[in-house]
Amino acid sequence: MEALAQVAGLLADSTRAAICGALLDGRAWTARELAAHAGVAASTASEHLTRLVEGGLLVEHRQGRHRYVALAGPHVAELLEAMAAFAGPRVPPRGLRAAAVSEAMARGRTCYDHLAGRLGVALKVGLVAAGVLRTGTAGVGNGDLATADLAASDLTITEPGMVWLKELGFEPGNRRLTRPCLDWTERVPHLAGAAGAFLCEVFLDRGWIRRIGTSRAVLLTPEGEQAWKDLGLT
Amino acid sequence: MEALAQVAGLLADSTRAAICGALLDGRAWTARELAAHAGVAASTASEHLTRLVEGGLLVEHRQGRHRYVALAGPHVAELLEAMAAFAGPRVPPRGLRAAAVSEAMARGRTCYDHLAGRLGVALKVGLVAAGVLRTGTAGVGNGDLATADLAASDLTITEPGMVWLKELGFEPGNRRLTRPCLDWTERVPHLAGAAGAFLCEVFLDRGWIRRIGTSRAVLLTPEGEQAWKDLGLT
DNA sequence: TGGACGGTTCGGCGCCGGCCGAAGCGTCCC
DNA sequence: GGGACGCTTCGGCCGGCGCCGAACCGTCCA
Repeated sequence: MEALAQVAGLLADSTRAAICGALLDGRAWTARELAAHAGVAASTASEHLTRLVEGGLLVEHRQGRHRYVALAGPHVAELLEAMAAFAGPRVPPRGLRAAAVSEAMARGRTCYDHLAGRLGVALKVGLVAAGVLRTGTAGVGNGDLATADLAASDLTITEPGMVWLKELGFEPGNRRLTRPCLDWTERVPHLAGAAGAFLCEVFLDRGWIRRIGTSRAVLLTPEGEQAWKDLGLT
Repeated sequence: MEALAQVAGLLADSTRAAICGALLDGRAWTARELAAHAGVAASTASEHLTRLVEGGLLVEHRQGRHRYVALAGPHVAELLEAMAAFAGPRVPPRGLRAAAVSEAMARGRTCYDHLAGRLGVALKVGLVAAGVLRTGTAGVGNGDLATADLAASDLTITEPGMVWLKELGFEPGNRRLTRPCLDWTERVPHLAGAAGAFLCEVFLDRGWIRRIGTSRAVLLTPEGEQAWKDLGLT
């Protein structure tokens, strides 16, 4: 448990947590960007980054006078998601600008390497309806749909679904295919794992979604809406 | 991310982490027991317990002059497991007595409400072989069995498997049926979730396993070995 | 009605860790 | 070469937190 306390200690500081939260977009940030984002001096951020890298949460990549850092991998993102989900639903932010940003994030965003927000949830629901995914709460349940939906977090890919994915260019690797990721804003699981990352990549590569500015928020483009229909999603 | 830092802060202290680790056996402990286990004064433990309860990690149950505390639920156990698994494999303990305890734990133990250790892994493997469980890394893979096995962490219950479980008395509820839980000692996923908890209960109720002293370590009884065969496991 | 016992509250101590600014180092670009 | 820039190192400050023992409160038992 000593080791657990150590990694928890890395995340126990609000500045370091803010840094990790920013990196959840899956991209590499420079030390200065993160310092500004967290609202601390560059020297302070530098020390935090060193600790996070030494702790194995982040990897760094030095390029000229820049120090880029990123999450060390999907396992770190999963850990952060698990903790954030546990920390529970947050109160909605106040203020016009904050609300606008929050609304864009709630509509659709990237969550490390896959899609989240209402867009992410819609994608999962569409894939289930199209028979690509199957949610695995096989039990008869007790009729309580609200809680049953929350618990319905076993996602598996059907055989036709795998064919569909491979036609899009998907190649299964060692990484776990599907993983439910509890959505912060929607409180509903959406699709993560190798398949989720692949679909997010496809959507970005083909211009079906576009990042809003440099934030994690994304927007479904008109081409994306068309493709959505072409793929047989609702 | 502020909330994440807060819950991380609860686990960032080695004494509190030790307390949570002890409670991972799924039972309720008194404040005094936990103080002794963590090696701190009763007053110190009392304050820690208050903080953990207020933070939602623990629930308490006052009975006479005793204060029993336990993990607030499976979701807390899952969080702890995720963090412990992330923290990585530990060096083997030194010393005869420590090694003996460690060996018993590695052989078989409870992990909150399900079975872990070699026994837990054997159970999972047996269930897969018997067709009750299916591991879902559906891809053709790349032939790398070692890593493929680690990634093969999608566990689903087959239709015949569900019939088999129901014959044992299993009733599906809202809780997620299966969940892979990365084993600390074996570094291989085993069966958690509602089905894992149910099987652990069955094994304990029917005397197929027995706790060693008051620790989390468990032993397969002769009746258990017989039942193991009767159930068609290997 | 005592005494033993589990738990809690409170003061006080000491340390650890986060923060900053200043100074220094390496890189890039004019 | 010189200046701008990104980053790091180093002191020093300060607050917070974990720890303990002593005193206290309730419960249980003889």
